[in-house]
Amino acid sequence: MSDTEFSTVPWLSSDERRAWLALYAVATRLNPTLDAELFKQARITLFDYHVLAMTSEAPERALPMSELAARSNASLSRLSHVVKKLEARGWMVRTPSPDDARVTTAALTDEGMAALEGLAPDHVRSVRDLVFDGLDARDVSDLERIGRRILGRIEPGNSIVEDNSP
Amino acid sequence: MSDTEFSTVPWLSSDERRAWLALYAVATRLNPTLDAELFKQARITLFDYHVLAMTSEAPERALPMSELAARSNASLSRLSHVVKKLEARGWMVRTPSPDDARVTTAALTDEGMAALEGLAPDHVRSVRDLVFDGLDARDVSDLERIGRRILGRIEPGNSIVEDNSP
DNA sequence: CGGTGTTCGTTGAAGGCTCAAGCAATCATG
DNA sequence: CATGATTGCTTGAGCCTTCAACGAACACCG
Repeated sequence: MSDTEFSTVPWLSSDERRAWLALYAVATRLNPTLDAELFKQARITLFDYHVLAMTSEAPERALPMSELAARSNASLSRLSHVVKKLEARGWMVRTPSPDDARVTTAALTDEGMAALEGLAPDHVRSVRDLVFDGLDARDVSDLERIGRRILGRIEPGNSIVEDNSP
Repeated sequence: MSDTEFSTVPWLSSDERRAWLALYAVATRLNPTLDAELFKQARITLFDYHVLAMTSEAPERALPMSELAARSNASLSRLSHVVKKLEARGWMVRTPSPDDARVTTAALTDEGMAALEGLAPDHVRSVRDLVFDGLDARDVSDLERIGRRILGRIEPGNSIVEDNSP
């Protein structure tokens, strides 16, 4: 592969290529690795966990499906399937919103909250093991900066990109 | 969530938490986004593409399945299914190795190489759009450094972690 | 040799995810 | 109000991935 422009294609430079291979590897391996840990523990997916976590942090532990989808980095379709599963498990409930009959509010049950609290310590430990134990303070701030920049290009207007809350 | 230790759980600090949310979002959205582009173009997956690309860069355009799996960030099982599919499409061939009868060598066909060359420009452009157009030179080197550090924890002993070739 | 364990790769079933389609409620317009 | 467009969400079909089980070839060792 060339280091410079190649015919009409703006090819990747060697620096970019190395960075891309590293990013692709992380993007491909990180979630499945965390997935496997959670699945062994509780037959739950990393995505499931994240849905529960996002819901738990919302006021009333409830959110409209659309909002929850945005916070969970998921399509509405994917979320719908997953919440149905979590509802069958007794961890969430869906109720039609009184304000707008199109809106479904997804809420965490007490059982769901308890399950999340039971899972959290080990999950946080996994995240620490896989990510933060290898990084110093500068890495962490660089990671946030770069992550947000990439996110801004993947999905312009995503809340996480602008959000600066602690 | 607390900023400090919480009972026996080493919780994430607020800096770490923001970095984690950004990383998780990227890890969750990047591949599917690139996936969708490639799928529209050629009914092919990002993973398929990467398998073809890794093979194309090997001497003789051929690699043992195990080695290809490592370079593709995949389980042998996943690779096996995918190569079977690519073989059905005429883009790859599998042949038993003469040296070791356990080993299967996966090779790119001429059609596969041609397909890859046809796909590459648009794919590289997508990667550039989503990732590198938002980053400056410092970001790129930071990204590589951090990516490798995380990879080193996900899979100790991975070649990409130590590799320093251009 | 013969046994034991390891490596390489494949397979089928189970479940996850995406896409396209669809329905119902609401909004916007005239 | 009608009518058409948009929003919010759900569903089912089909592909992809994982997991567990397996078989075959090699390596080690007494």
